[in-house]
Amino acid sequence: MPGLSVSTSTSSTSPTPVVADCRSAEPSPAVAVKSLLSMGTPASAGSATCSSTSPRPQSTSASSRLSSSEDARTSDEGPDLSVVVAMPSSSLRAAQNSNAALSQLPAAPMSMSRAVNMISPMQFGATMGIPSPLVSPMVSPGIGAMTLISPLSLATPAIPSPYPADSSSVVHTHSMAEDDGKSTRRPLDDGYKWRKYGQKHVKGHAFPRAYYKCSNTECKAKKQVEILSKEFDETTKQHVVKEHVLYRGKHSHSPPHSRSAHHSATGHASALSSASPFSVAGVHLSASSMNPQMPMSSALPAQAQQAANAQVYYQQLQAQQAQQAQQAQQQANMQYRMQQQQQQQLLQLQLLQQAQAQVQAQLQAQAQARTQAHSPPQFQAQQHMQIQAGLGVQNQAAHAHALQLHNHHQQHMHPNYNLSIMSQHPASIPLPSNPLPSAPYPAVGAKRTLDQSGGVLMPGVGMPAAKRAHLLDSTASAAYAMASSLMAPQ
DNA sequence: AGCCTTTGACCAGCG
DNA sequence: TCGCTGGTCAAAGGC
Ligand SMILES: [Zn+2]
Repeated sequence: MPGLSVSTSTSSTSPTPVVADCRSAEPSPAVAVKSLLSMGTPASAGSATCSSTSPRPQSTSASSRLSSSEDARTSDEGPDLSVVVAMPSSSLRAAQNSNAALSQLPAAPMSMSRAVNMISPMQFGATMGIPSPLVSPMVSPGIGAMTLISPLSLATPAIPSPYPADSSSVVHTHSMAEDDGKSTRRPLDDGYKWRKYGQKHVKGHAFPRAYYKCSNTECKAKKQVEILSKEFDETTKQHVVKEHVLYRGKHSHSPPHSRSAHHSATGHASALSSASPFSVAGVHLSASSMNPQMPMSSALPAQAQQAANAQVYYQQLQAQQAQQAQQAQQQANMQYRMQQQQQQQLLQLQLLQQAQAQVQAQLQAQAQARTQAHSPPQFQAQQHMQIQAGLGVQNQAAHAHALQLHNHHQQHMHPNYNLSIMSQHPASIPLPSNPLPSAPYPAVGAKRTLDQSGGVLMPGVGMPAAKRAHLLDSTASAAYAMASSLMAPQ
C-alpha cells in the first residue's frame, strides 16, 4: 500500500520530544504547510507521518545522540524550507524559550505564496532574537494559529541566515486537550511520508532535533524537526508545542495519494498521515469534523475521509482567512491613504498660500526695487531664501532638492500651479516599490522596511518622514517655480 | 512482511 | 591533532 503509513508509535518508554502529538489537529498543520510548499517553492515539502493510535508515553528526555556522516547538507537538492509548527503535546515542560511574543503580533497581510521563499529558517529558528514584527499569526478558529514570517524580513540583511535565502518559516499553533501526559509523537502531516532516521540533541536547544527522510526511496528530500517550546496553557488546559521544521531538497515525486480506507486493525489512525491534503476531493465538512478533540485513534474509513476533507476544509479556511486579512488590510490602507491625501492636500494648500503671500510680497518688493537699480541674480537668490523661510522649509537638503526638481515641477505649475499641485495625488508620490502597500499597520516586517528614500514608515503615525519631506520639497519647488515664472517677465 | 522508530556508533567539518 | 558538534548509518525491535 503505497502510502500507507501506519505509523507508528513510539515505544512507550522513550520519549520523542521531537514530534509532538498532533492527534486531532493534524489536518491543519499539514495543510498549512503543504499549501505553502505547493506554492512556488522549489523546496521540498514533507511531512512526518502522524500516526496515531493511542497516546504514547513519552518521557521528556531523550536525546539520543546522532552522529554523522555523509551527505549532510548536500544542499544541492534544492533550497531549504523551514516551517515552524506548533502542536499540542502532552508532555509538559513548559516553554522555555517559547516565543510567546511571536504569536501575539498583529496579523499582517501576506499571501501564503509570499510567505514561502522569503524567510530564513533560522531567523526564526532559535526563536531567538527575532524581532517580533516578523511574524504574524493567522488564527484558525477551532484549530489554532499559524504564524507566517514576513517576506520582508528576508530582504533585510539584518538577520543573516545560514540557509538559502529562499527558505522560509511558518509557525503554526494549535492546542489540544491533555493527552494524559504522554504524548504521541506525531509529526506534522504535510502530504508526504517520512521515515525518521536519527535524532540528536543540539547544543543550545532545549529539545532534540529529529531527522527524517522521505519514505520514497528514490526521493532525497529530508527534513529536520525540532521543538521550540512546549507549554501548557492553564486557561485552556491544553498543551501546545511549537516546532520548527526545516525542509531540505525537493521531492522527486508527488505526494503519496491518500489511501483512504486503509487502516490497521490495531487502531492506527494513519489515514491522515500520508494523505495528501490536495489529493482529496474537497467537500466541505461541518466544522465539527475538524474538531481538534476528535479522536483520531479509532480511525475508520469514514473518518479517514473526514480527516481528508478536514484538511481541505482547513486549507480553504486558511485561504479564506488570508483573503479576509488581505481585504482588511487593503481597506485599512485605503483609509490611510485617503487620510494621508487629505492631510497632504491641506498641508499643500497651506504651504501654497504661504508661498503665494510670499511671492506677492516679493513681487511688490521687486516692483519697487525695479524702479530703482537692481541686480537680478542676487535678488533671486535672496528671494528664494525668503520663500524658503516663508515655507518653513528647514531642511537644507530638501531645499537643494527642490532646486533640482525645479524644472520638473515648473512645467506643471504655471500658470495653474495651484491645481497642478493639488492634482499631485498622494498615491503618485513615489513610494517604495514594495508589493505590500504601506499601511497604517506595518505589514509584517514593516518595521524594518525603509522606503527607498530612507524614510521610515511609522505605522499609523502620521506621515512618513520621507513623504513629508517630499511634499515640502515639491511645495518649495513649486513656490520657487511660481516665483520664478512671475518674475520672468522682468 | 514491511515499514517504522529508537539509539549508539560513526563520520566530516571546524576551531 | 584533538575535541566538539551536527548529520547519518544501521542494528534492533515494535506495530
Ligand atoms: Zn519525497
